Amino acid sequence: MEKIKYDKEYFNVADTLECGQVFRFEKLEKGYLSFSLDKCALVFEEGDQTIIECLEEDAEYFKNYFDLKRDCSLIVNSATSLNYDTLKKSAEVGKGIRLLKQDAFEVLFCFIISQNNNIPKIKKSIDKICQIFGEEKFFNGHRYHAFPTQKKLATLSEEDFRSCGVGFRARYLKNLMVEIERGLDIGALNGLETEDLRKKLTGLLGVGRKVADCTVLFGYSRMDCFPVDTWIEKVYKEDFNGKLTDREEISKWFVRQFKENAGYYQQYLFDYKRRIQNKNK
DNA sequence: CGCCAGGTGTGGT
DNA sequence: ACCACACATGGC
Repeated sequence: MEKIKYDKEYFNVADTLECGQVFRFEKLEKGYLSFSLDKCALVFEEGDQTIIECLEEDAEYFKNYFDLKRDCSLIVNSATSLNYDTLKKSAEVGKGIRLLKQDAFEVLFCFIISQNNNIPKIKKSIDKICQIFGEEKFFNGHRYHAFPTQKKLATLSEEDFRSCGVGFRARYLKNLMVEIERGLDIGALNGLETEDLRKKLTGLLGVGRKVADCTVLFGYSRMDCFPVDTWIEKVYKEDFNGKLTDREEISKWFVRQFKENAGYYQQYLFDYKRRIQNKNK
């Protein structure tokens, strides 16, 4: 077993996993189980540190997954130096968020499910898909299920997906797996430039600008990217006094303002806006 | 009951 | 190019 330690000021596990970028984790009494593909890590706080506990063979994987090479203080500081009050506040509140470097296929699959849906329900559907179709695994006394392999998912019917509660999105998932069977390699798209990558993804059924941007950001770690959903649209109008209405234009505007830090700022703002809303009820 | 949720496809002007 | 509406499903 390997223990990776990191100062908790810029690595808050609860904020990192619950900010909406990922759906595969389980809260325990003390800490979280964090899942990616077929791997699992136990992440918890001890003193002033956050500790990742995982198999030795997965240590490098999770160091990369949690983006530990990045100095997030630089990003938080540049956010607070800009003259946008809400960005400042959200970066202060969310400075413990780390953008995960997730598997591109897993992100694409999960964010297809996310459209016109809410986070608790997205999580439930994905959990069910893993429970039924993913390999049973054990880590440190905990039982969990891997994300199903692409090979396994390719054998499923639209009805199989629908039975997991994904609704009309079942058709999109099935279509994705058919394309992959035909030779589409999601991982290999990493060679493309951001704009070409986005174009390739939006060519898929059920993948529009928003889902593509989330995949580009969370799955391919392109930071010059700013997904715009209902919450970000609200932030734009209420906190940035924005006048644009087209989501694509709003996204481009934010990227122009925030450049190579856009991805991180988007997550600060998204999480902050959602927290405020949930506190008010 | 209606409205909303990390939107997108489709078919109308 | 823009617009309205449908699309499953559960929580409130």
